[in-house]
Amino acid sequence: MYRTHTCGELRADHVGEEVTLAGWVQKIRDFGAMSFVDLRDRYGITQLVTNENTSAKVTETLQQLGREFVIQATGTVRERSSKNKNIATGEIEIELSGLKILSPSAVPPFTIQDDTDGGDDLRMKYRYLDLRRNAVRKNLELRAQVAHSVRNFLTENGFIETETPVLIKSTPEGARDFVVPSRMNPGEFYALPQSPQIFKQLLMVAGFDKYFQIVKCFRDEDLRADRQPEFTQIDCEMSFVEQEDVLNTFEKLAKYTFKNVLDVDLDDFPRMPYSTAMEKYGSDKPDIRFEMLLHDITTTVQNKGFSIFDSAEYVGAIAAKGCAEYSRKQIDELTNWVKRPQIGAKGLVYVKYNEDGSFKSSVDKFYSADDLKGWAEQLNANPGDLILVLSGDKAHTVTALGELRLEMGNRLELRKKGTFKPLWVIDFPLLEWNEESKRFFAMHHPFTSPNPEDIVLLDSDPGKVRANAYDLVINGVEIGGGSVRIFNSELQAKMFDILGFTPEQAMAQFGFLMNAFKYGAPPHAGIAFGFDRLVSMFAGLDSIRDVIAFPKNNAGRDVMNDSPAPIANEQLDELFLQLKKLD
RNA sequence: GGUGGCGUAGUUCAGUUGGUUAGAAUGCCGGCCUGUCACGCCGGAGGUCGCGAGUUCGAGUCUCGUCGUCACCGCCA
Repeated sequence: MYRTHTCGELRADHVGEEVTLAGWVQKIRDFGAMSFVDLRDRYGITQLVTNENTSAKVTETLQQLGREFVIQATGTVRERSSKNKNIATGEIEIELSGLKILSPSAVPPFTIQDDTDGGDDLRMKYRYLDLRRNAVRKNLELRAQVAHSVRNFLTENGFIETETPVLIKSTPEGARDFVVPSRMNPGEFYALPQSPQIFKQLLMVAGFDKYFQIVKCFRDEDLRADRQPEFTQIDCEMSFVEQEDVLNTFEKLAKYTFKNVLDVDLDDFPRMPYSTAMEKYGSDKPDIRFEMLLHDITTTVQNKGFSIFDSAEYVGAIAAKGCAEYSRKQIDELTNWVKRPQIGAKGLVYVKYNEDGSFKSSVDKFYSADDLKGWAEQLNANPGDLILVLSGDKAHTVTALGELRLEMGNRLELRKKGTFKPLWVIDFPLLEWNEESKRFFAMHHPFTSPNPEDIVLLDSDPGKVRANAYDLVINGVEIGGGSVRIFNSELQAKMFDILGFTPEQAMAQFGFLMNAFKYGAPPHAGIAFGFDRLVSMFAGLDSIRDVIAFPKNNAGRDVMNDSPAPIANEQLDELFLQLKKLD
């Protein structure tokens, strides 16, 4: 045994005990005749002390110590003469009788402390050092807690945790696949799963009834703060259920986990149709921590001689509480913000509803005070509020206004961390028209079942068909999503047809699933949660990198081990691969 | 594929209109110090201003390119 206790364990009632600790040197405070060493492990920090009574052997070893040396320290627990209330072990210290260097350390490139002096790049390069810091380690401990809680709940509720293969077949729909060449099958490739979708459906055919898995998924797409090329899903599927059953089950899971991990009680999750989310929030993942709803004022504002509004398909507005005082500079700033290419609005119209009840707007030339009062009434705006108006084609303007709403929410500090407002977004469209390739794509995936009421529209107006699909959204973040699946091979074949697959292509890609459906497929439905996003939300962080032990950077590189990297020609030969020159 | 921010000592940063020898804090090294816990005091070392080109009498500073990194748009069923 290297240690009798951890560095976070000893208290006043251990005084007098002979103990041995092991850990990293956090800090040495040398006073000549006496010295203090802060010894750290993941449980805490304990102070070691030497004085004139300490053996020469110990003091000589102590002279050699530096930050981050790994040492083993033996001594007697003693009450401190001056206590430190800031740390849990602050009542005691260890008077050293033995000291051994287990492993020396080079001077670390940044300090291992809560307020580190290391920048992001450096900390990523030395991630194993960054992980020694409380802040980062706590995120991973939280991650483990959430995983444990999810496993508990699902196992208690009869779900079977089942692993599915990682080397699978590439499918053309959806994200780009990571591919893996097969040495034993020259010229052929596996793909890494974007999700275990088909396998979990096959498990339903197999009668597994309730399945889950906390599983790595892989998508070869460009990254963001909340996207990694490999990420973790809580993947679930159930048989003999309808949408309502799935929503209820996983609402319980979410409530259980929030209660268990954060001691937060969540209210029942509201349900919101996709169409409402788009019209009222300008987003399919609305942040309902604050109101500031979008209002369609197209008919109100048209035919008053303002050609920009008159020619627009849609004119929408939000009312920002208490912002009528905004200066010219602040309004200009907002105007520039919405005109950035990322938002893409042409301009911004404002109406100040002043405290005295008067109006000042950028369109006073076209609209009377009565007109503007009408707008304010429609938006339920009060004196002191600032009305912001965007116009243009409906699809773009609604989302731009939704972005503006979030920006104003940020400025007014309405998006408080630690407040959690979940909701289910339901009734997604089944299909999405793609202009480029002139065909429909599945909005969720090709196995999503249409809403039975809309099946008649499949031939006449496929774009109008709603899906039995649902997303769990919390604080404007898409945390999970799923659908009721098609379990009838005829309907599945029809879906492939609408998606532009020939029966031969469908058979080649998904034949094993369609075949499986011939042998008694139960009605089934499922859902998958973005585990990294869920944990980062629990931690109050915006980036999922902080809850992943060894994440990749913006370009999908691991800067610690410098991967991806070229491979030797021998390896390429073995795989029958030849590299193409870059242009 | 695109837009923008950042890149100066080991680290975090400052650096004025383009002008003498590029600074601070912290870390590191040496010395002193018996109650510190952000210990204190004295001294020291440490720089390809990311890289390349251009403008200029003169570039850390301006321009272009490039590399790295971050955020976002496209993309991500």
